[in-house]
Amino acid sequence: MEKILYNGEYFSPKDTLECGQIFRYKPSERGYFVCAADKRAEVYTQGENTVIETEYPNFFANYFDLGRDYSKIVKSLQAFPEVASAAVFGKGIRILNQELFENTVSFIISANNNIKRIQAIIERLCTAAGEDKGDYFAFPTREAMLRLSRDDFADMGMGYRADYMYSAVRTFPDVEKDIISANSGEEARKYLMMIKGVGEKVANCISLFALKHTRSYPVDTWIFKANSTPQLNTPQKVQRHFLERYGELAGYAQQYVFYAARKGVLV
DNA sequence: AGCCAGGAAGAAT
DNA sequence: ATTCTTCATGGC
Repeated sequence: MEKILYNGEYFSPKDTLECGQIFRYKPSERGYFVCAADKRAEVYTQGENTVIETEYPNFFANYFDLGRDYSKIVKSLQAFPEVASAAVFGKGIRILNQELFENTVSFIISANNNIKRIQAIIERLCTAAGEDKGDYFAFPTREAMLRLSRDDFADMGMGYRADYMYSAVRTFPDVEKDIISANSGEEARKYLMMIKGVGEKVANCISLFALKHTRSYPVDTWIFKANSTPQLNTPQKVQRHFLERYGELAGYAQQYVFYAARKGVLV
């Protein structure tokens, strides 16, 4: 088991894992266990350092986006009064580099759902179809999920999303190349939304979390409540307005606002 | 009992 | 291109 040490205040395991971008984590004695793809790490705070313990240091260094300077991002967002305090509050967030298929499946489940139940459904999915790694289960491959029926998905608690999932697993390869090779978030979203169960909001999540198009701004109920005004009275108007306003910083801004709103530290 | 949760699909307009 | 309705499930 190897250890990665990351120094400074711009990486908090709590902020990074509890800001809603990832569902496969659980508390450990020292911090958290995080599962991604078929790998696992333990992450915890030790003095001024954040420690990542894992058999896969290269994978998780990239996964936790360690090469990026988040102090610059938080500083740049101070120019926008409406997110300034949220960015400081969530300065320990790092936007994870998630795998495309896993992230797509996870956020199809997330639609019109609550985080606790999303986590439980994904856990049941991994247990049912993921490779048994001893201490945990890998996220299922697409091939493994092809062997599951609509009823299997429904039995995991997916509800009406079971039909979306059954279709999504089958059509995913038809658009995968176009999604990956798209050179803008907007273009990627166009192809993502050809997958059943992926609409505007989920496509924005995937383009941000799995494709690193930071010119994304997912508008869910929390963001809409925080951002809507008499002028910005639909999710689409909110999205357009803040994409234009924040540009390449939009995805980061959205995560700070979402996290602050959910933690109850916004007006 | 009714409303909400990181919304989307399908139909109607 | 917008607006309306319906869709499982569980917590509160």
